[in-house]
Amino acid sequence: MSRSSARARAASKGAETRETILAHALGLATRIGFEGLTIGRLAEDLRMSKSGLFAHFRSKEALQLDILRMAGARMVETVVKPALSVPRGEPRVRALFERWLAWEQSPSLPGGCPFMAASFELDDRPGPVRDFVVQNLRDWMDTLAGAARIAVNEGHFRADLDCEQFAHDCQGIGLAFVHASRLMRDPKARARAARAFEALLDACRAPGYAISHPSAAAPSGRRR
Amino acid sequence: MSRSSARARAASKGAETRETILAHALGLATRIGFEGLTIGRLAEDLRMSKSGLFAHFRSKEALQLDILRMAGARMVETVVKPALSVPRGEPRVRALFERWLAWEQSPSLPGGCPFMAASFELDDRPGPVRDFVVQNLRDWMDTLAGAARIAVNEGHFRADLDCEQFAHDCQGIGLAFVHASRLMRDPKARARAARAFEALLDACRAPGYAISHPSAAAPSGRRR
DNA sequence: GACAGAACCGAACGGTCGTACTATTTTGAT
DNA sequence: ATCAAAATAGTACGACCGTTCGGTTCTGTC
Repeated sequence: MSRSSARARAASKGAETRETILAHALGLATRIGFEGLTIGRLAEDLRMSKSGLFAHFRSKEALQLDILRMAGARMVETVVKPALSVPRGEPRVRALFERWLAWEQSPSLPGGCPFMAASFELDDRPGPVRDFVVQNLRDWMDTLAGAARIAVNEGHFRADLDCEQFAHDCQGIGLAFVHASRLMRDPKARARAARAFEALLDACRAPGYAISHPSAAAPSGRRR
Repeated sequence: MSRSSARARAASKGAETRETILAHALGLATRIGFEGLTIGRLAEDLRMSKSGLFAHFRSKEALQLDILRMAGARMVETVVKPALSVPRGEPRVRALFERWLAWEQSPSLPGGCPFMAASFELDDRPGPVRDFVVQNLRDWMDTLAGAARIAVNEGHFRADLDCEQFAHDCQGIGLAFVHASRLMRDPKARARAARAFEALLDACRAPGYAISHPSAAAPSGRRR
């Protein structure tokens, strides 16, 4: 009885600050990196003591894993799940891509998609953190490939399309977008990503399938 | 006279070990990152004292900049310059891409292209190191765009091609390659990059220009 | 309102970092 | 062989890191 009521009401203080910590840590980690993230800094930001904060996680690695777990859950919630309510086929593929772009630019992620940041930071550092990132990215690529597969079955995409290659190419567009916008600070980054994605779709589309989506900002001829 | 002869012979010990340090530091930095790179570790690897090594550079930031300067020079030497002796137009564009792939996988760069690694590590840390990386990558993109421009003038590529978009898309393919090979350890990473690049070229080629390059490992139909 | 357990704090630990200083050795022109 | 300059070593510093531990404060149940 006592246990259940304690569990029923929202997380009983402890897990509540835990959430607060993780939310702030997520934003911080995307900016200064997962290794660069420091418990002292985190505690200072949240006006807690280092030891008090540390007690919630028993190690820094556990903290990093928890941050990534939260990030993964949020990504599913804000990118994948909403896209599933969009009509099957090309529209859903398009929704996945566009929602990922929005996720990457979300204000709650000042450093962008945590998995993008982590993938280059951890690619040479084995361990459970790296493993988790890999698993999550694999899931994401599988989601993309699966959506493409559906688009094939719906007749939107070519029957001989290599769906995993499609997912790979999407990832490349996403990486190039992060590169252009965050490092190069290119104001055209978003337009570049959109153009690249449209070109990719053009190359994937089945011959008979005409486009009917309402986006198309500039139907005028190609730039330059 | 004394000065000139000292300058004439190969770097007089001091600058010699400096080169040794930088060469090792470059390999190390690509693996463990530019922030993760530590002077103590570097000195230990080279069996020097921390202070003796440190004296060559007056700060860690100067060391990082020197490493990147060396990397930039090497990249020009092994990627850009050789490609300039390849016939203008599509062949040269192709040479640039293929030589970049080889550079990224070079044994002397166990962590891959330093600029790729640095770009995600430093994208949120302002300062001269970041500036240098940005400048170098901008030069690289300009090189790619310039080669594409030439290909347009040679009639290999479409006249209305957006050459900067082409450079952007190339960068995306490169980033996806690093992502797939280093993080995901995908054995098909290289094939994926090659396929993506061929698809990009197909989309850029002028209508009248037929392909005559001798690569084409598998002219059989598309996979899957 | 007493009481157990959870949450939090403060101080300290061993360790590593970049850097500064002062010796000592090594180099290379004379 | 001499000797100034250059290269390297030794030692120490202050700062910060993740982590531990014992004590204090807060929460929630009976």
